[in-house]
Parts: sequence; C-alpha cells; structure tokens
Amino acid sequence: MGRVSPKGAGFKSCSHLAGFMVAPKPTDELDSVALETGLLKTWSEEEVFENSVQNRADGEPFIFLEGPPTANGKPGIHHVVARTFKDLVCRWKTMEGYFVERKGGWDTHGLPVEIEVQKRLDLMSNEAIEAFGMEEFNKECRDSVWTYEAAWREMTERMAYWCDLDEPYVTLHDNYIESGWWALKQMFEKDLLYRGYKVLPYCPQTGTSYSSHEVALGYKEVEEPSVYIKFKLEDSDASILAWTTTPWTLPGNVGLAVGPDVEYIRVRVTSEPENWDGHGGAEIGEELILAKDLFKEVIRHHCEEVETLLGSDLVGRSYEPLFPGAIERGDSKTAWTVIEADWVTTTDGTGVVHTAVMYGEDDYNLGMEVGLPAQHTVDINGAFLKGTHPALDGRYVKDCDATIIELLHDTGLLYREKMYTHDYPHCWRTGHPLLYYAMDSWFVRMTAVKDRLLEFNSQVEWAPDWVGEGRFGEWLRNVKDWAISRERYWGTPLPVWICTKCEHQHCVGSREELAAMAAEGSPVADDLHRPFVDDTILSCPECNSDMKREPFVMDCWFDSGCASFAQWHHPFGEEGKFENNFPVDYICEGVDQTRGWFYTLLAVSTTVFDSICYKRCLSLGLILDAEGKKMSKSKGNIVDPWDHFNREGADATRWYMVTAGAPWNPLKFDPNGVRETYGKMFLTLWNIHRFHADYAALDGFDPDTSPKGKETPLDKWILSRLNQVIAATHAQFESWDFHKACRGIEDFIVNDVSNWYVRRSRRRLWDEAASEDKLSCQHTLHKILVTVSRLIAPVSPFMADVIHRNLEGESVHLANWPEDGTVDEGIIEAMGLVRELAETGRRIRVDNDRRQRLPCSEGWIVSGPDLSSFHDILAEELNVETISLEKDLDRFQSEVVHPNRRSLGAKCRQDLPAVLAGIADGDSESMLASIEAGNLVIAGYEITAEDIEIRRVERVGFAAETIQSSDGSSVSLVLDMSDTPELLSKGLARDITRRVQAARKDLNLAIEEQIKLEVWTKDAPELFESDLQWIIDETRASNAEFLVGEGSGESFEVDGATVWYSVSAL
RNA sequence: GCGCGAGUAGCUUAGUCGGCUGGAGCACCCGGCUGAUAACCGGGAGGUCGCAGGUUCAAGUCCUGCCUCGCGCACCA
Repeated sequence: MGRVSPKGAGFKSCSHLAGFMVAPKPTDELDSVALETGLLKTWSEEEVFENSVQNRADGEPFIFLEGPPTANGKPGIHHVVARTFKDLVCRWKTMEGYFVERKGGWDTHGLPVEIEVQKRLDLMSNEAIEAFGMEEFNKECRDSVWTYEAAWREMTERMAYWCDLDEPYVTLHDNYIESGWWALKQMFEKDLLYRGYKVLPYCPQTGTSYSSHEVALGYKEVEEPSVYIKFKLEDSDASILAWTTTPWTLPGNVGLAVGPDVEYIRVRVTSEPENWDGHGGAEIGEELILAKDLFKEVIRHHCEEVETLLGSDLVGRSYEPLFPGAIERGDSKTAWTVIEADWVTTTDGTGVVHTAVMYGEDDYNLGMEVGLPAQHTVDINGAFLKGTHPALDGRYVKDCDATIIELLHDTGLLYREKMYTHDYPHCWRTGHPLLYYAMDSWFVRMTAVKDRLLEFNSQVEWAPDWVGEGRFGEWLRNVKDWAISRERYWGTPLPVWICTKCEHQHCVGSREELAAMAAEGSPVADDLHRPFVDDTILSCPECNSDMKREPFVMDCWFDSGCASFAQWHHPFGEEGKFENNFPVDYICEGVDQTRGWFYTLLAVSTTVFDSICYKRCLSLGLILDAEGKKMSKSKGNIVDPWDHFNREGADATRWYMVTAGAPWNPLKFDPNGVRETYGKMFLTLWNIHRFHADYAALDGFDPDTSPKGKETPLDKWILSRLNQVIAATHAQFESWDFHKACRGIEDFIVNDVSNWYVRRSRRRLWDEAASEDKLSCQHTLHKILVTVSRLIAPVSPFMADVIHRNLEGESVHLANWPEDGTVDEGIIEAMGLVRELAETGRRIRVDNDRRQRLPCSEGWIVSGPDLSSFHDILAEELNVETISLEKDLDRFQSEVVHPNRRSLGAKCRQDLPAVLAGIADGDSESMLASIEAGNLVIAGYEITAEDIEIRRVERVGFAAETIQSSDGSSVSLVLDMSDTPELLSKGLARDITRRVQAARKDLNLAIEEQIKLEVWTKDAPELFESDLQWIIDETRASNAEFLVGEGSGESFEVDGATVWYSVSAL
C-alpha cells in the first residue's frame, strides 16, 4: 500500500511547503479558545472589520441601527444572543456586497442610573439628592454610566460582534441632546406636545414615581380597612353606597361612577342587624342604593326593596360632599354628581365607584372627560393639604385611615368597614405603600397620529409577523399619549421654558437658539444637563419677561427613540449623513422592546418625520435557563457568557444560539447544548479541515495550479449537495429562518461531508502519486471547505476565518457570499439510496448473525435505479466481494399491493375502510393482474394503478431486506450468507488486523513505524498466504510469525476460534 | 379578564396541503465499524403528540372548550 497518514515526524518534515501562498498549512488539534483569541489579534492588526466595511463602500448601503444598551449593568448572555443576530445579518449582508456601517451606541440617561447612584451614596429621597447637590449628583451619574463599559467592550470583542465602539453615539453627549431638543421642537410646533397630569404610582418618601416595571417589583399582600360610604343624594333621602380600599382618597371625592346598564336597587332598612362588627351602621327607615348583584353581600340590615333602577337613571343626580370645602367646585357642573362609566363592574364593592380625580388613572380620565375639578387634597410629600379637614391637615395620608373612618362614622356617613386583603404596590426601596398620584407631566399627543402609526407599522417587515400584527399592533391600536417628562435629575432636560408672567411656552430646538433667547445677564448653559440649563433664563418673545425652564428631564426612552438621527447629530451634523441612512433597513432586539425601543423609534419618526423608521425588525424571544425559568440574579441561574467563551469558544456559543430554535422563540439556554455544538459541529469541521490541510500541505497542493484531476461520482455527489446547501441557506436567510439554514449546514458538514464523503475518500489521499483521483478529491475538499467557511462565517466568524485563510490566503470576511451552482438531483437521490443500502446491509448481518468483518461473496440489488457507479463504494461498505443486479425478482421476492390512502381516500371517502379491508384480504398477484386488465373492483370502486403501491417483500429464508423510497418504488438488498474457506480466511485476517491496529494505537506508534507481530490461532479457519501478507502490510509488521496452537498475551474469540497476538515495537 | 405564543420520548427538538410505520440528537443497554473525529453504523428500551370533545373515510396537523407555562395588555375602585 502507499503512504498512510502524514502525522507525527513525517509531517513536520514537510513544513517548508508552508511557504506557498495558498498551499494550505498543516494544522494542529483544535484549541478553540486559543484559535479565537489569536485571531482577534490578527483582525485588529489587519483591521479586518474596517476593511470588510470599506471594501464595499461602493456597494448599495444596508443600514443597520444598533439599539443602545446601558453600560451601568453587566452584560449577560441575552446580550450575546441579541448581538449574535445583529452581527450575523450585518456580516451576511456585507458578504453579499452591501455597504454595512455599524455604529455603536450607549444609552446613558434615566432612572436606573440614578437609582444605582442613590443606592451607593445612600440618597434615598429627592431632598437628599438636592442636599447632596444636583451638579455633584449628576456628575456621579455620568461616571456611573461607564461602570461596565470595559466589560461590555470585552464581551463585544470576544464574541466578535463587529461594531464601531470607538465612535459610538452616546445619549448624554450634548450633540445627541441637541438633536433630541430639535426633535421635540418639531413636535411642539406641530402642537403634539402639551402639559397635563398623569396618575402614577408614586412614593412620597423618595419623591419618585415608578414605571410599571418597578411597580411590579414591589407588590405585597396587605390587609387594610376598606369602607362602604353613604353618599347622601340632594333630591331624596336615599344614599348611594360606594366602596373603597383607600380611605385617604375620600376627601378628594368629586364623583360617583355607575355602569349605565348595571341594575341597581334601592332598599329601605326595616330592622337592626343581629350582629355588627366595627364602625358604621344605618337607621331604621334609611334608604340605600347599590348594585342589585351585590346587595346580599354588602347589606347587613333587614331591608325591603323600594325600587329597581338602571345606572343611567342615577346619572346626573347630585350628592352632598363628604368633606365640604376640601375641594372647590370652580366652574365644574358635574362635581358631586353621579357619572356614567362603562368600565364599572359588579365584581366587588357596591357597583358604584368613588371617584377622586387625582388618585386613580380611570378617575383622572373620567374626570377630564366630564369636567370634574382636578384638585389635589394631598401634597407631594403625601400629606393632606391645609384646608382638607382640621383633623387631617398636614398628616401623612396612610396614617389617617382610622381618623377618616371615625370622622365618617361620627357624621353617620359610614355604612360598614371591612378588612380587605389584596396585593398592593409598594416602593421596592423603602417598602412604603405607593400612592396613585396625579403628577404634572408633559405629553406627546400620540393619539393624534394613531392612524399614521398603524399605517407605518403595516409597512414594516416583522419577524415573526405576529409580533408586528399582534403585540405591537395591539399596543398601537390602544396608543395613549406619551408621558415624556420625569421629575428627575439625570436625563435630557425638557427644553421647554415658560414665561413667569404671561405663561407663554417656548420649546428650544438648538444650542444656538438657547443662546439667542437668553435673557440679558443670564448664564447660558455650556453643558446641556441639569442644573446648568435650569439656570438659563430666557427672555419671553411675547412680553420680554423672564422665562424659566420646566424642571423636568425626558423619559430616557425618548433619547433612544431619537437614535436614527441623533446618532448623526442631525440636523446640525454632517450633511446628507442622516438622509442617506434613513429609514434604516434592519433592527433587532428582544421582544421586550416592543413597547420600548421598537415603539419609541416609530413614535419619534412618525411625529417628527411622518415616516417609518425601520423596514425590518427581528424581535428575539426571551432567554430562559435550561429549565425554562427566567434568568434572574436572585435565582442565581444567570449564565455567564465567559464560561462558554473560555471553554467551547464564541463560535460554538453563537452557533448554538442560532440553531437552538427560531430566533423569536424563547431560548432555553442549556450549557450542555453549547458543549454538544462544539463537539459535533466544530470538532468535526475542524477535523475535516485538518484531514484536508495535512494532506494538501504534504502534497504541496495548490488549488490554483494543481491539475483538476478526474471527478468521481462521489465528488459529483458532494458538490451537488453543496450547491443544494448554498441555495437553501440563502433562501432561509432571506426568510429569517437562520436556525433552519444553520441546522442544514450542520447536517451537511457532519453527515454528508464528514461521515460519508471524507470517510469514503480517506484511502484516495493515501496514494503517494498525484493521481487524478486524489487531485479531484483535494479540489473537491478545498471547494467544500472554502464554501462552507463562507456560509458559516456570519454566524461563527472565527473558525470560518481560520479555515478560509489557510485555504485561500485571505480573510473569509473579505470574501463574497457563495453562489449556488447546478444540482444533480439524480445523483443525490442515488447516493441516498446507496447509503440506505449500506445501512440495510448492516441490519441484514445483525439479523443473520454475521459479523461485519466476515465478507460475503455476493450481494444482489433487486430493482431500483441504476447505482452501478457506486457499486465499488457499496461493495466496500457491505463487505461483499461482488455486487450484482438481480433481474429475477421472483427469486427473492414477492409483490404485495399496498393502498395509496391519499388517492383512495379522495375516491372512496367513507367507504375507505371497506376498500382497505378488501385490499388487505385480497391476493396481491391476482389483484395486480386485474389492475393491469383494468377490471379490479373492490367494494364497488374501481381500483387503478394510482390507487396502489407495489411493495416488494422478500421471501422467507433469504438474507434480504427491502427499503421503500419516497416515490413508492422499492429496492431490495440480498446478501449471500454462505461461507467458503477463502471468505473465512479474509474475515479472520480483518479481525486480526483490527486488533493489531488497536494495539499499535495503544503503543502510540507513529504510522510508519514497523512492528514485531506474533499470532497464534486455535480452532480457527486456515489463513491463506495472501491474507497473511495483507495483515503484514496493513499492520507494518516487518517481523511476523503466525502459529497454530495456544499462545500467550492478548487474545480474542471470534466465531469459535481463539486468537492470541503480541505486538511490540521494533 | 383580554391578546399573542408554546405544550410531541427522561431532556432538546423535526414533523410541509390532514394520508402510508410520528422522525432525529443527547443520555441508557447490546452489538458493530474505525489510524482525521470527542465521531459513526445496526439493534433495544423509551410516545395517551397537555386534557376533553368535534369535523373527517382519515387528525400531532383543522375546529371548540379546558389545563399548564411564558410574554404582553388591562384591572386591583
């Protein structure tokens, strides 16, 4: 035999070949971490990222917009997932020839930053912050923002997320803020910005209102007094009963809401109750009104019904205020009357909702709608305002429950009190109950542009589409005005100034405008943050008086919503930059951004530019732990991406994330899955590469100059498969099915290339001479590896590049996306069949108790397509001496008629079972004859050739099996099970060789090393001379002895024979 | 309460227009192959396709209801 494998000393001696430009270099065992970190250095030295972008500067732009993360939190595995999907699309598009710039970004404002600083400096209230000093506080915030920047940069670089981190956009930069101001001014001038109230969960201790997210952190179950209050109607003796769990809101009561279609009942108390808990009560003869459904639950007295009435009958009736003087009527016509509201239900309470405008969202909206007075009875510190009631003024509202109950009891207005258990939001920092409290706020009138939002949304290509139509669409259809201001310190200041005299409002749209409008002697803010802007006094364009800034900062979502233009400092920055990059082609973030960034981008672009902002949006599913639980710090189930970067590497981590499921489905992140991906995909790919590179290096193979050789059917097959994979990958990338594309590639690499093509080609490369066959194999392997590395480069950029560089001499990231070529479907089908037959052969051997190494003299293929070009492969796989075609089917098989249910079902419908039974009972041979003659009728239906399939079933007693192919045809394999002395000898020789090779491996012998071999056989078949020589050649036994009789050393048994063998190095 | 999504072997999953014996991988057991491989091949065991109805000749697939999980929205007067 020829040369074996080029490992060990042999391959070192040829390292001089590495000098060839494109001749592949031999490779080592895979160390993915070293491979990746080493490559990172190369990339940075060669500026591969910059070059990959600039090389396509003439190409059509593909515009990507990076959603800015906050760097005051540690990056986690979910960030790696998002960045993988961002990166892979950008890399793929770049390879397709698009010009894909990627500017990084940082979100740097907002409450989370403030909270971090507050915690660290123990500044748990607004007073504390102001005592500490706003300027100093904001400086702390500004620094805190970058706490984890280094960690982010390391993660970003290590995972190979290519993105310009050196010139990112940063929301705290004055240029960015200025663009935001400009945008807000556009809204202001379109009359889309206004000032109003918003009811928010508010903590008077910290002086902070909370987002719903933070509220969710602090729900606690509490037991509190709830009260039923009698509201005395003015035009009758009756009272309406209303219920509340927040007695402190009662002084603010200005209305009672009823459901217009709800049935109410008016009852008269007829006698005292039998027992009574707590305060309250009613006189005999007193009349009460409440929902009919709740009457039994609420009323504790014996009563008689006076009348039944609908809510609409009550609407407009006036009642006496509980706390006269606490609220001024002003010009309200509806104050202290019954109002209708369709959201009123009879699930609890009395079916009448006590309405305090400033302390409930529904209350506030209703109050605005019908014109109730919007006045506070509680100050910003949570204490009752002066003038509410002498017993309450100045006291913290939550301490007043008992007092209020007593006051109402004393005036006879309390019907009942009842302890009530419910979940109520508490401040997650101080543990105090939150108050729903109407806060002064600025709004963007999103309701005015709802139709445009919906229209633009329909133009966005969403992946998956149901997020766009469903979740996001639903959000837009229910769009509310955007409360855009926050009573905070660290953020983009709201650029609205109000005249202290005439109340004229002015929105500043640039630094220049700020300077031009500054009042004489006023400082002009140099830094656009608080407190500096607060000090800038403008001169009122209407009356020349001083204007003061509204003391708010903006919702930090507004900042990131401006990213598409503020990143370019539009309209003050480089001309054309924005226009050429808007709207963007692609954004990608977690699905939690639906109401966040996905929304604010569209909200801003709609209100400012009357345009969509992004054309395609990939919404990623949540990342869960391996058990499907949400990852959270408290559960301790956070996965640190570095665990994997440092073990399996970033390639495997990224590939796992992409192939584990559809990007929009929740990803159960399983560390074992990464391990599996590494072992299966990357080790295999690496070893294919190693196999090729080692021989190519040894042979001085050069893809450009080495002769092409002669393609074998095996080569043709794998190249057809390759083209198939290229086409499928492309189509699936286009349709966002990255997971399917990558699973397809992985299957190709592992199954087709490694486990079949390379396995079947191994001996082709052992040929020392530059045979046609070897050359073709090398060109084919080269083509496969280069193409595959390009296909996987967007997802796993490291190994792809190492392979590509070794084979092509240049980075894969500068290469073009592969184009597919012709696919020979026939050869693919044929090879599929060959592989199936090889597996079938092994099954036959198991069934017939014949070991694989013992050859069979003959195998027959019965029917099926022409596989003659693969007969050599098949013979080797099956370990048979010859393969023949058998035409005489009847020798091994009989034909059996099988129903085609699809065809028969359409024809026979409900009679199908009868027909099926008829076919099952019938004699196949005669049925076939009848079909041929066109006269087979079963259960009244004529059965034609389309209605059946003919399956071949092997006759009893043959070592054979039949496989059905998808088109209904069948192929059978028959093996000759007879033994001859020649076959027994060959089989035994193979068994011995196998054992000796294992022993060689155990001894760690180099391939070319010779051995001394001794073999003893007992009760064994005779070993022929040719087989003895074969053993000697295969095992490189320059000194071999074969003896009959009992021996010593290692032994094994095979088919009743015992073999001893001894192997030693020479 | 409303909306969206999911539920297939111990785990991860494929399953197209309703049709033929519901496929893979991991892990387990038996056997085999193997000097690129941490792989591979054959066999075994493991499935009430969440539950219950319905449509149909035929349902993992379509319809209805319910259960569980996740996400979002609303509510918590």
